Amino acid sequence: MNIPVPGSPVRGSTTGKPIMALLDLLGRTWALGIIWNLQQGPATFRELQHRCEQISPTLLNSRLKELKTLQLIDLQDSGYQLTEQGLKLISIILPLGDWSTNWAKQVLQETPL
Amino acid sequence: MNIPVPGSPVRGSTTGKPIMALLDLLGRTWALGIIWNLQQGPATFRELQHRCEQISPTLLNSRLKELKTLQLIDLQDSGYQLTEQGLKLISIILPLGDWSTNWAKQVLQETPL
DNA sequence: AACCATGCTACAAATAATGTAGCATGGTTT
DNA sequence: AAACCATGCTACATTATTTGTAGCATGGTT
Repeated sequence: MNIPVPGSPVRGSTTGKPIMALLDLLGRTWALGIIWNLQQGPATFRELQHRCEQISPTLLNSRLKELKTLQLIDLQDSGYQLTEQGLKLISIILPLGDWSTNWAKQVLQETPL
Repeated sequence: MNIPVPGSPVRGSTTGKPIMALLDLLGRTWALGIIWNLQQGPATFRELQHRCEQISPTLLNSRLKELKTLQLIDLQDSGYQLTEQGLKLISIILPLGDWSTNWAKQVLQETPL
Protein backbone atom coordinates (compact mmCIF):
# COMPACT_ATOMS: atom_id res chain seq x y z
CA MET A 1 0.00 0.00 0.00
CA ASN A 2 1.35 3.40 -0.92
CA ILE A 3 2.40 5.67 1.87
CA PRO A 4 -0.02 8.61 1.93
CA VAL A 5 2.22 11.60 1.36
CA PRO A 6 0.64 15.03 1.91
CA GLY A 7 0.66 16.98 -1.32
CA SER A 8 0.14 13.88 -3.45
CA PRO A 9 -2.93 11.88 -4.37
CA VAL A 10 -3.81 9.31 -1.74
CA ARG A 11 -6.27 6.49 -1.36
CA GLY A 12 -9.68 8.06 -1.81
CA SER A 13 -8.59 11.56 -2.76
CA THR A 14 -6.66 13.23 -5.53
CA THR A 15 -6.65 16.71 -4.07
CA GLY A 16 -3.30 16.48 -2.31
CA LYS A 17 -4.73 18.14 0.78
CA PRO A 18 -2.74 17.23 3.91
CA ILE A 19 -5.88 16.30 5.80
CA MET A 20 -6.72 13.70 3.16
CA ALA A 21 -3.30 12.11 3.54
CA LEU A 22 -3.82 12.06 7.27
CA LEU A 23 -7.27 10.52 7.02
CA ASP A 24 -5.90 7.87 4.68
CA LEU A 25 -3.06 7.13 7.07
CA LEU A 26 -5.20 6.98 10.20
CA GLY A 27 -7.89 5.05 8.37
CA ARG A 28 -5.62 2.06 7.93
CA THR A 29 -5.96 -0.95 10.15
CA TRP A 30 -4.13 -0.46 13.42
CA ALA A 31 -2.56 2.90 12.61
CA LEU A 32 -4.52 4.71 15.29
CA GLY A 33 -4.05 1.81 17.66
CA ILE A 34 -0.29 1.88 17.31
CA ILE A 35 -0.14 5.58 17.98
CA TRP A 36 -2.50 5.18 20.88
CA ASN A 37 -0.38 2.45 22.41
CA LEU A 38 2.84 4.42 22.06
CA GLN A 39 1.32 7.02 24.30
CA GLN A 40 2.34 4.96 27.35
CA GLY A 41 5.96 5.31 26.31
CA PRO A 42 8.53 3.78 23.95
CA ALA A 43 8.23 0.11 23.05
CA THR A 44 10.28 -2.45 21.19
CA PHE A 45 8.79 -4.13 18.17
CA ARG A 46 7.75 -7.11 20.25
CA GLU A 47 6.51 -5.07 23.15
CA LEU A 48 4.37 -3.15 20.69
CA GLN A 49 3.04 -6.41 19.33
CA HIS A 50 1.88 -7.27 22.83
CA ARG A 51 0.32 -3.91 23.47
CA CYS A 52 -1.59 -4.31 20.24
CA GLU A 53 -2.98 -7.65 21.38
CA GLN A 54 -3.41 -9.31 18.02
CA ILE A 55 -1.51 -7.45 15.37
CA SER A 56 0.45 -9.51 12.85
CA PRO A 57 4.15 -8.69 12.55
CA THR A 58 3.70 -8.14 8.83
CA LEU A 59 1.13 -5.46 9.34
CA LEU A 60 2.88 -3.94 12.32
CA ASN A 61 5.98 -3.51 10.24
CA SER A 62 4.06 -1.95 7.36
CA ARG A 63 2.42 0.58 9.64
CA LEU A 64 5.69 1.35 11.40
CA LYS A 65 7.32 2.06 8.05
CA GLU A 66 4.54 4.44 7.13
CA LEU A 67 4.57 6.19 10.48
CA LYS A 68 8.35 6.46 10.38
CA THR A 69 8.41 7.86 6.87
CA LEU A 70 5.77 10.39 7.80
CA GLN A 71 7.70 11.33 10.90
CA LEU A 72 5.13 10.45 13.50
CA ILE A 73 7.37 7.89 15.17
CA ASP A 74 11.02 6.90 15.14
CA LEU A 75 13.14 4.04 16.35
CA GLN A 76 15.56 4.90 19.15
CA ASP A 77 17.58 2.84 21.61
CA SER A 78 14.57 2.64 23.89
CA GLY A 79 12.42 1.38 21.04
CA TYR A 80 9.75 2.91 18.87
CA GLN A 81 8.48 6.21 20.15
CA LEU A 82 6.45 9.20 19.12
CA THR A 83 8.25 12.13 17.52
CA GLU A 84 7.41 15.70 18.41
CA GLN A 85 4.85 15.75 15.64
CA GLY A 86 3.51 12.45 16.87
CA LEU A 87 3.17 13.84 20.37
CA LYS A 88 1.26 16.84 19.09
CA LEU A 89 -1.01 14.53 17.16
CA ILE A 90 -1.78 12.35 20.11
CA SER A 91 -2.42 15.32 22.34
CA ILE A 92 -5.21 16.23 19.95
CA ILE A 93 -6.58 12.73 19.97
CA LEU A 94 -6.32 12.03 23.68
CA PRO A 95 -9.79 13.33 24.58
CA LEU A 96 -11.19 10.45 22.55
CA GLY A 97 -10.54 8.28 25.58
CA ASP A 98 -13.04 10.07 27.77
CA TRP A 99 -15.41 10.67 24.91
CA SER A 100 -15.53 6.96 24.15
CA THR A 101 -16.49 5.91 27.65
CA ASN A 102 -19.32 8.40 27.63
CA TRP A 103 -20.36 7.28 24.16
CA ALA A 104 -20.33 3.65 25.27
CA LYS A 105 -22.73 4.41 28.10
CA GLN A 106 -25.18 6.12 25.83
CA VAL A 107 -25.02 3.54 23.05
CA LEU A 108 -25.44 0.59 25.37
CA GLN A 109 -28.29 2.29 27.19
CA GLU A 110 -30.38 3.26 24.20
CA THR A 111 -29.94 0.17 22.06
CA PRO A 112 -28.55 -2.84 23.90
CA LEU A 113 -26.61 -4.43 21.06
CA MET B 1 -17.41 -6.81 8.95
CA ASN B 2 -18.79 -6.79 12.47
CA ILE B 3 -19.87 -3.50 13.92
CA PRO B 4 -17.46 -2.62 16.74
CA VAL B 5 -19.72 -2.39 19.77
CA PRO B 6 -18.16 -0.92 22.91
CA GLY B 7 -18.16 -3.50 25.68
CA SER B 8 -17.63 -6.39 23.28
CA PRO B 9 -14.54 -7.81 21.61
CA VAL B 10 -13.66 -5.97 18.43
CA ARG B 11 -11.18 -6.35 15.63
CA GLY B 12 -7.78 -6.35 17.27
CA SER B 13 -8.90 -6.30 20.89
CA THR B 14 -10.82 -8.54 23.23
CA THR B 15 -10.85 -6.17 26.19
CA GLY B 16 -14.20 -4.57 25.46
CA LYS B 17 -12.81 -1.13 26.24
CA PRO B 18 -14.80 1.61 24.49
CA ILE B 19 -11.67 3.20 23.10
CA MET B 20 -10.82 -0.04 21.32
CA ALA B 21 -14.22 -0.14 19.67
CA LEU B 22 -13.72 3.45 18.62
CA LEU B 23 -10.26 2.81 17.22
CA ASP B 24 -11.60 -0.16 15.30
CA LEU B 25 -14.46 1.92 13.93
CA LEU B 26 -12.33 4.91 12.95
CA GLY B 27 -9.61 2.64 11.60
CA ARG B 28 -11.87 1.37 8.84
CA THR B 29 -11.51 2.68 5.34
CA TRP B 30 -13.34 5.96 4.90
CA ALA B 31 -14.95 6.07 8.35
CA LEU B 32 -13.02 9.16 9.37
CA GLY B 33 -13.46 10.65 5.93
CA ILE B 34 -17.23 10.31 6.07
CA ILE B 35 -17.40 11.97 9.45
CA TRP B 36 -15.05 14.68 8.27
CA ASN B 37 -17.18 15.38 5.24
CA LEU B 38 -20.39 15.56 7.21
CA GLN B 39 -18.91 18.44 9.10
CA GLN B 40 -19.91 20.79 6.27
CA GLY B 41 -23.53 19.88 6.87
CA PRO B 42 -26.09 17.18 6.03
CA ALA B 43 -25.77 15.31 2.77
CA THR B 44 -27.80 12.82 0.80
CA PHE B 45 -26.29 9.45 0.02
CA ARG B 46 -25.25 10.64 -3.41
CA GLU B 47 -24.02 14.00 -2.22
CA LEU B 48 -21.88 12.17 0.30
CA GLN B 49 -20.52 9.97 -2.47
CA HIS B 50 -19.38 13.10 -4.25
CA ARG B 51 -17.84 14.65 -1.17
CA CYS B 52 -15.91 11.43 -0.68
CA GLU B 53 -14.52 11.65 -4.20
CA GLN B 54 -14.07 7.95 -4.87
CA ILE B 55 -15.95 5.89 -2.37
CA SER B 56 -17.91 2.90 -3.67
CA PRO B 57 -21.61 2.81 -2.81
CA THR B 58 -21.15 -0.61 -1.25
CA LEU B 59 -18.58 0.63 1.20
CA LEU B 60 -20.33 3.90 1.84
CA ASN B 61 -23.43 2.01 2.81
CA SER B 62 -21.52 -0.32 5.11
CA ARG B 63 -19.91 2.58 6.91
CA LEU B 64 -23.18 4.45 7.16
CA LYS B 65 -24.80 1.42 8.75
CA GLU B 66 -22.04 1.20 11.30
CA LEU B 67 -22.09 4.90 12.08
CA LYS B 68 -25.86 4.86 12.35
CA THR B 69 -25.91 1.86 14.65
CA LEU B 70 -23.30 3.46 16.83
CA GLN B 71 -25.25 6.70 16.89
CA LEU B 72 -22.69 8.97 15.34
CA ILE B 73 -24.92 9.86 12.41
CA ASP B 74 -28.54 9.54 11.46
CA LEU B 75 -30.66 9.92 8.37
CA GLN B 76 -33.11 12.83 8.41
CA ASP B 77 -35.12 14.61 5.75
CA SER B 78 -32.13 16.78 4.96
CA GLY B 79 -29.95 13.70 4.52
CA TYR B 80 -27.30 12.06 6.60
CA GLN B 81 -26.04 14.20 9.43
CA LEU B 82 -24.02 14.03 12.59
CA THR B 83 -25.82 13.28 15.84
CA GLU B 84 -25.01 15.12 19.04
CA GLN B 85 -22.44 12.47 19.86
CA GLY B 86 -21.08 12.77 16.35
CA LEU B 87 -20.77 16.51 16.73
CA LYS B 88 -18.86 16.12 19.98
CA LEU B 89 -16.58 13.64 18.30
CA ILE B 90 -15.80 15.88 15.39
CA SER B 91 -15.19 18.84 17.64
CA ILE B 92 -12.40 16.81 19.18
CA ILE B 93 -11.00 15.86 15.82
CA LEU B 94 -11.28 19.24 14.13
CA PRO B 95 -7.80 20.48 15.14
CA LEU B 96 -6.40 17.74 12.93
CA GLY B 97 -7.03 20.07 10.01
CA ASP B 98 -4.54 22.67 11.16
CA TRP B 99 -2.19 20.07 12.51
CA SER B 100 -2.05 18.33 9.16
CA THR B 101 -1.09 21.43 7.19
CA ASN B 102 1.72 22.10 9.60
CA TRP B 103 2.77 18.46 9.47
CA ALA B 104 2.76 18.54 5.68
CA LYS B 105 5.15 21.49 5.65
CA GLN B 106 7.60 19.77 7.93
CA VAL B 107 7.47 16.40 6.20
CA LEU B 108 7.89 17.84 2.72
CA GLN B 109 10.71 20.07 3.88
CA GLU B 110 12.81 17.47 5.62
CA THR B 111 12.41 14.58 3.22
CA PRO B 112 11.01 15.51 -0.17
CA LEU B 113 9.11 12.31 -0.91
C1' DA C 1 28.50 -23.28 21.99
C1' DA C 2 24.06 -22.71 23.42
C1' DC C 3 20.84 -19.32 24.55
C1' DC C 4 18.30 -15.21 24.37
C1' DA C 5 16.47 -10.99 22.56
C1' DT C 6 16.15 -7.96 18.90
C1' DG C 7 13.84 -6.36 14.27
C1' DC C 8 11.79 -8.24 10.81
C1' DT C 9 10.40 -11.29 6.23
C1' DA C 10 7.88 -15.10 3.49
C1' DC C 11 3.85 -16.76 1.96
C1' DA C 12 -0.54 -19.05 1.69
C1' DA C 13 -5.28 -18.43 3.40
C1' DA C 14 -8.88 -15.41 4.80
C1' DT C 15 -11.09 -11.03 4.72
C1' DA C 16 -12.25 -6.35 3.00
C1' DA C 17 -12.72 -2.82 -0.68
C1' DT C 18 -13.59 -1.45 -5.53
C1' DG C 19 -16.14 -0.62 -9.65
C1' DT C 20 -19.91 -1.15 -12.51
C1' DA C 21 -24.47 -2.08 -13.38
C1' DG C 22 -28.86 -1.62 -12.05
C1' DC C 23 -33.08 -2.30 -8.79
C1' DA C 24 -36.88 -0.31 -6.20
C1' DT C 25 -39.42 3.55 -4.48
C1' DG C 26 -41.42 7.98 -4.78
C1' DG C 27 -42.16 12.55 -6.82
C1' DT C 28 -42.65 15.72 -11.12
C1' DT C 29 -43.26 16.89 -15.69
C1' DT C 30 -45.17 16.17 -20.30
C1' DA D 1 -50.64 7.71 -18.19
C1' DA D 2 -45.89 7.60 -19.61
C1' DA D 3 -41.51 9.30 -19.40
C1' DC D 4 -38.30 11.30 -16.50
C1' DC D 5 -35.89 12.37 -12.47
C1' DA D 6 -33.88 11.74 -7.85
C1' DT D 7 -33.60 9.07 -3.90
C1' DG D 8 -31.28 5.08 -1.07
C1' DC D 9 -29.23 1.30 -1.91
C1' DT D 10 -27.81 -4.00 -3.53
C1' DA D 11 -25.32 -7.68 -6.48
C1' DC D 12 -21.32 -9.57 -7.67
C1' DA D 13 -16.97 -10.44 -9.83
C1' DT D 14 -12.28 -8.47 -9.50
C1' DT D 15 -8.64 -6.71 -6.85
C1' DA D 16 -6.32 -5.27 -2.65
C1' DT D 17 -5.38 -5.81 2.17
C1' DT D 18 -4.79 -8.43 6.46
C1' DT D 19 -3.87 -12.53 9.15
C1' DG D 20 -1.33 -16.23 11.10
C1' DT D 21 2.47 -19.09 11.44
C1' DA D 22 7.03 -20.16 10.79
C1' DG D 23 11.40 -18.74 10.91
C1' DC D 24 15.64 -15.82 9.34
C1' DA D 25 19.47 -12.79 10.53
C1' DT D 26 21.99 -10.02 13.75
C1' DG D 27 23.99 -9.06 18.10
C1' DG D 28 24.71 -9.66 23.10
C1' DT D 29 25.12 -13.00 27.41
C1' DT D 30 25.97 -17.03 29.90
